[in-house]
Amino acid sequence: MTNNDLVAAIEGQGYRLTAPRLRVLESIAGRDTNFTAEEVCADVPGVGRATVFRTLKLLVGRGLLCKMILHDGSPRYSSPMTGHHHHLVCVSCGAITEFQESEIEQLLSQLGVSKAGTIVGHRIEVYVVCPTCQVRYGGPAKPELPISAGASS
Amino acid sequence: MTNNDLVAAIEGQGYRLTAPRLRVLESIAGRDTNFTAEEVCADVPGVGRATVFRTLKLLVGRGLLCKMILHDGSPRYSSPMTGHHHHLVCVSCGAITEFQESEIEQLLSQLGVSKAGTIVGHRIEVYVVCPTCQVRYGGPAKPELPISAGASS
DNA sequence: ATATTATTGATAGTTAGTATCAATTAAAAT
DNA sequence: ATTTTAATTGATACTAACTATCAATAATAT
Repeated sequence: MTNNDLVAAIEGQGYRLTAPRLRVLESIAGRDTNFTAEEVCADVPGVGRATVFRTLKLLVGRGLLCKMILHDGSPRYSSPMTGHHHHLVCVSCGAITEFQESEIEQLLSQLGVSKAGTIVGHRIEVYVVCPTCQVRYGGPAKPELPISAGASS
Repeated sequence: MTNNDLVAAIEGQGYRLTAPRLRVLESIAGRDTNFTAEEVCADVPGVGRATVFRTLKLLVGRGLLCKMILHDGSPRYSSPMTGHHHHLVCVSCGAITEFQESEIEQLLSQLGVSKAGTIVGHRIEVYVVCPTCQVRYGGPAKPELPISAGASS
């Protein structure tokens, strides 16, 4: 997602391409790993915090930015490479791999029909120790209390 | 999940069954909808906030309590009815339906093997408008900007 | 009974935002 | 080009959901 892509997506959608927004777009364009809102704030001195958060929210709403939730519950943003997708997030280094899995979507829509009405959204994050980190720390990680254990979501 | 179940799960695990913990356990036992940490705090006057949060975290870690994230990003707790499961959360009334979907687990583990190392956890929430709310608001909800749209997770 | 260790609660701090609102600025209308 | 209109901004204050610190207390082991 380049700066131009972002600019193009804002323009002509009823949104004004203002200087502060442009600063934010420039800051996030070209970031390759996940990042926090604070990092963006620090990168655009002079632009108000509220504007940064508003712009991030705008981009997320437009599908131009992903907001995900790490294993520990903290939020991160990342620029999407592909269309609708989910994330594999390395809990060690934070590296993100995107994946599509149409089968999951199909399973979910079956669920909605059979059980609980109309699906309006979903959230899927998969937490991993990536191959690089496995090597670094000697062998595969042994999860002690994985989110998938017990009864948690 | 009754109070006794919770007590039993704490006892004999190296954890002390103290009076403040018991107050928290009593407060969450028997709750039928999802709830916030603040609601528990309000329900156990005299018990410190930190202790409430610590106890909730302890229970989540032990798999005795679910912590999930609503469509808008805010956290909620719920007492699990079943073992490992995921949630269908009504974005209108907050009602929670649990579901198991072993196929999803299988798909995810295939993913891990093929792409990104060892899966240490995952988070899956499905947001719905439940049948009751569909009736209440006249027909199925039309999502304007569903989380599943665009590129968000 | 004493020692050890876990636990508590008060307090302060953190993170990730949102609400308010007067001032500004962009875009549209004239 | 100027005015009007409406979106946007940023300062400030506020909120939610926690976490860190640490002296005091309580539970368990010896």
